[in-house]
Amino acid sequence: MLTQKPKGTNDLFPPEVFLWEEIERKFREVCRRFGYQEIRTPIFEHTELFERGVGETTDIVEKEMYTFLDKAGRSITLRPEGTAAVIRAYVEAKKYADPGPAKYFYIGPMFRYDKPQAGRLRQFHQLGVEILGSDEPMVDAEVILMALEFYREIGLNDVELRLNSVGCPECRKSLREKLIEYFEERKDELCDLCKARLNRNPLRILDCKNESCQKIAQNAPTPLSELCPDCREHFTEVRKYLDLAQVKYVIDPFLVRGLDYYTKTAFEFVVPEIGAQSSIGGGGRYNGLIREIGGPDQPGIGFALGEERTILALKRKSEEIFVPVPDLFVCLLGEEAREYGFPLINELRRLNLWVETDYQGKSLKAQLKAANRLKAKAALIIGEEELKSGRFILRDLETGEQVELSRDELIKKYAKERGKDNA
RNA sequence: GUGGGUGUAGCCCAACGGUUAGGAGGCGCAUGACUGUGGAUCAUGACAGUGUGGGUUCAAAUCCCAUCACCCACCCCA
Repeated sequence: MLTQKPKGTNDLFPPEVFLWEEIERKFREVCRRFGYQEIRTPIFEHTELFERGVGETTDIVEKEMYTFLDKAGRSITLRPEGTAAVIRAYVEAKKYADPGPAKYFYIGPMFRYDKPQAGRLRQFHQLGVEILGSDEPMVDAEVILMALEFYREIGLNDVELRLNSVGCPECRKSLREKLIEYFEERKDELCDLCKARLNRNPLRILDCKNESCQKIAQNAPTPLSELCPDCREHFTEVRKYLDLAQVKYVIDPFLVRGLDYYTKTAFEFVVPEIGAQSSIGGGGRYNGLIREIGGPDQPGIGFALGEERTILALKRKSEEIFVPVPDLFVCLLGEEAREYGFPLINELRRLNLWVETDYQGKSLKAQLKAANRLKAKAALIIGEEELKSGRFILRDLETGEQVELSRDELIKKYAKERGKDNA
């Protein structure tokens, strides 16, 4: 137990972690271009926030939350998703009073007590954005476009976009009635789970994987078929903007997202070849949520992308990860050389070089071997002879060529190279 | 929550009831051939007692049970 990580969690080592850094860097970059700024909220919140924000009847709230009492007896929950907390922060700080809309992004761990499998962990990571205060269809399209731009940026060009509209409370009310009516007539053919869902959340029957249920659902009324004029208009506009940007998508009338708060636009990004958990990201509009959480009646929309799943999708194509290498390995031979080299190494590092050295007093051969293992670009040799003459050997480890130079020449050489890099 | 599979050196993988409580490989690691010059080659060496706990047996990585973890699927979702 002592040396075993909790179920469903992961340790991340190099070089794997370089891939994560790269993905997060690119995500930040795309966010910058679209004008989204980072928000950091706590990793835990009061349990009620998620109960309210995510929805009492969702699987997340019903069985997947990491909830505990703190020492003062408050019920605390590790965040299972990002949106509720962002909105809580937005409302708490009264940011809704600022000229809008507000555009935030976040990166971080989420927690759900679920049974782990391919692409599903108890602690997983999401890259998300939220834009609060606009109901413009252009915003919906832009948010979707932004996610696709990110995927494109990291080299995922074959992500499928699935699109749907789940309507507003008004069209949902009439949909709900029609659904219940429709399924009630065919209740016998539904699976047990769906029988239970019938009155509580008939919408979810639509994307039940059970064969019999799917067959019945084929002809059931869908959110799409029951949209009110306003929602229908909104959806048409969203599609118009996506078409204008030449975004390809598949309309999926059965796409119902798991969180209760979605209204109108709902979407998902899918890569089938990564296992059963093929949805690598998703999002949608949540026009009632800000008010639900105690803020003004403002609309919002956002998405969350699964970082682990994105990486799975990426690895389908290539396993290779870019590994950074040291600029220089300094071989130190003997105590005198170490005393001379220690400050020199620091000086080189100030030039923004990655400089490695040997800490154990190994033989030159062993030090060069270490340098080679790290794939260092060059090795600098400092030994008795060099200290005497003041000329050090700089060996290019790729070509095997080596030159002798003084300390000043060495510093100048690297200062110049760095200068070129920055230009 | 339900179901299936897996668990042997740092990593990958053999052995699937028995000759010395055991072993051949590959990668990696260390040392040397090359007494201050890496990557190739060769030699030598180190590192596990088979996830954990029980049981069956004269004898168990090998069979049985339990437990833990991982993988995969259902459910659901990122």
